[in-house]
Amino acid sequence: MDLIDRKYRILQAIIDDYILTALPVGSRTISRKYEQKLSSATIRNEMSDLEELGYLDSPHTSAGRVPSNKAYRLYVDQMLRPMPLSVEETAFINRCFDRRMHQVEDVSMRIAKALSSMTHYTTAVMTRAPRNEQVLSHLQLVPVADRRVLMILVTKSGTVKQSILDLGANVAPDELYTVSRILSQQLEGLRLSELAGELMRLSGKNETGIHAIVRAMAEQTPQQEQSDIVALAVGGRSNLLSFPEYSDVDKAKALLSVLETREKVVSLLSQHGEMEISVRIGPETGLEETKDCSIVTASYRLSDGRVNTIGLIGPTRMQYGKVLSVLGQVGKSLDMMLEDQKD
Amino acid sequence: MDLIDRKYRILQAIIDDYILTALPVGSRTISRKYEQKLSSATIRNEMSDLEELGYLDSPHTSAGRVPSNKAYRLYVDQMLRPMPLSVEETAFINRCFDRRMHQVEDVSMRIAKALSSMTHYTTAVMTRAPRNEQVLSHLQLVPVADRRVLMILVTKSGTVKQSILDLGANVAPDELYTVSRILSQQLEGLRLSELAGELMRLSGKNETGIHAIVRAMAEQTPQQEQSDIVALAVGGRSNLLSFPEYSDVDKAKALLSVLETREKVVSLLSQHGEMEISVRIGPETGLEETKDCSIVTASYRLSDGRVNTIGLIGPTRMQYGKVLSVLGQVGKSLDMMLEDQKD
DNA sequence: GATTAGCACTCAAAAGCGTCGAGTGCTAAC
DNA sequence: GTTAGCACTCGACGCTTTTGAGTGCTAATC
Repeated sequence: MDLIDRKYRILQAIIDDYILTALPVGSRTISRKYEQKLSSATIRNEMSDLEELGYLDSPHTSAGRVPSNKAYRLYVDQMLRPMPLSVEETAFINRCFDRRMHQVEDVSMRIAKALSSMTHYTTAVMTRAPRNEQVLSHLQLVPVADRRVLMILVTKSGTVKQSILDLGANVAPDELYTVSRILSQQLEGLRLSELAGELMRLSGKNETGIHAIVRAMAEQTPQQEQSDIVALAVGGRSNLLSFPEYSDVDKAKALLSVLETREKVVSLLSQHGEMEISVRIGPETGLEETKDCSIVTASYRLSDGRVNTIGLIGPTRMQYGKVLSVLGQVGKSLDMMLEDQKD
Repeated sequence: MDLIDRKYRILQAIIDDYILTALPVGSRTISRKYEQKLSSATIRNEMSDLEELGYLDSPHTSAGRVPSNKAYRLYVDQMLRPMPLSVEETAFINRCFDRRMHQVEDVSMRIAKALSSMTHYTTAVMTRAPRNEQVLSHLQLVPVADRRVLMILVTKSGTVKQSILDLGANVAPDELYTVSRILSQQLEGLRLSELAGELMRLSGKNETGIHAIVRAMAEQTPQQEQSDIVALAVGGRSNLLSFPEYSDVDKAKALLSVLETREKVVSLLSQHGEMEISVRIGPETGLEETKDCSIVTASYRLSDGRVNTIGLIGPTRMQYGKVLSVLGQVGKSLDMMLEDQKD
């Protein structure tokens, strides 16, 4: 399994070159560009061995050779040189994760766009709140417009769900507050899935006053167990089309379709140990449609207990060095932000 | 300008056929499939006339002919036969706009996905609140987690903005309510853009108690005029790649890039008279990148004053009949929903 | 006078074909 | 163990030919 030094170097050179050019690489190329002391014939012999060992494939007899998934695996696990980011890149990442992170709106989307514009890969960002913490912490009714009220449910983990209620009549803000406070105390600690039933029970059959409010709330409360996924965004889809491996429209379409299917994106981002960066190559991605792709995911625990998973997807011929550096920096940047908040 | 009946029919046949097949249509095709009484030679003469009148283009001497933008314009304005939807389709649309519409979450996304799966075009959905109504109506602080508080700003038009504040210390819910009420009264009617300054002024230099809260609020309040766009979602991007006009990856990429640029999507959806369905063909779309596309947009005023704009985008060779029927049904469906709410 | 049949002409796309060159594998010499 | 040399493979490229759908024009027909 352990390759002697020269084979190892040659394999690395082949992978590097292929990642760069997407063209099958031949013995002559390696001899000229990477191992000038060796003739192409020697390289040829080594390559032949590497093919036998399962690290290289040949598309056909007289094209060059192409790294196998096994080769990428080795490359990622052992050959990767850390590729330092430029000052601008580091600064750019830091800027993404500054205080604006506080704006609840569409942080995911902004991160996704930023990372895909940096790496030229497609990025998916998912924020999830641990399912067992989907328990009500606080409830609030806020007047929005004529007769209408915004119901806000805050869970222990800090997730916020909102719905608009139509009360059928105007209710004074002060009364809304009273109702909010009473119900908040009464319902705190319940799982969101139990909420609707409990509200229904409280409202009884009485159709007037506070009962009407409670009934309206019950109707708009999610019945089933809510998904623990709070936000999901994909950015930089069009980047895919720049890769020669997707010059075939059908392949591009298949992959784009995956990225439009919520469950599939979630599944791609999910198989992943927490707090770590994981690289999955080809079939390891777990979906038939992405068997020629690699996915690098990174998970970060946020201060409020939610977990953010960022995934970069591209052809197996991926610039792993760059991608890992970027995600590493994202981690550092987030840590810094969390530190700041402790003051 | 008014074409005699036969020319008119022939033109219609050509457009119908081209929309269906995407292939330049020749005289023989028309003679066989649509006007069996006439020989191909006669059709040829008519087509020659139509070309001179600017309704047809010939890609080159011996391909068939292709409708011009002028022809599509005529088609949309005068030739369109209403294409009734199937019962399933109608039901499907109605289901999209039922009570779930109340859930604030990602209605736009759901509509976008539903419509693009129905029509096989790409769909963009935008919800906007009139800018001049971006005025504070109500403000509320809600405890979320340790030391953290969710600040909710509700505008007169019913838009909700939220940010997380870090207060640096725990504050009792009751106190939060008191602060909310006082500030609500004091700040009501201010434009959102003026809010940060006013809060800053109120907090003064005092760093303790209520002042600390107000200061934290000032820091997280949007400084600039907020965009009036509340939500924007795009669905069904991969549908584009099914059209032969995008079998060229570069063209597909260009269009996909447009759909990833927020401002461009907004601009595509914006040039539009309210409460109506508008069809824009080719250059009428207003962007260089979409000069070979058509966009059908429809705007609906929601009960809370917000305006929802739905746009379907595809090649100029678009199934206008189907698309218009679908959007028409969406309008009816929404109206029904609004009626319901009056009860 | 409108319609049609017939024919010459056009042109893109497909098919066929030789050439080129990057690549391999093998063998024999160093 | 390394390399030079050589025969062989095969896709890519460029060229020509063929094919066929389509046009435009003219002369005959209704």
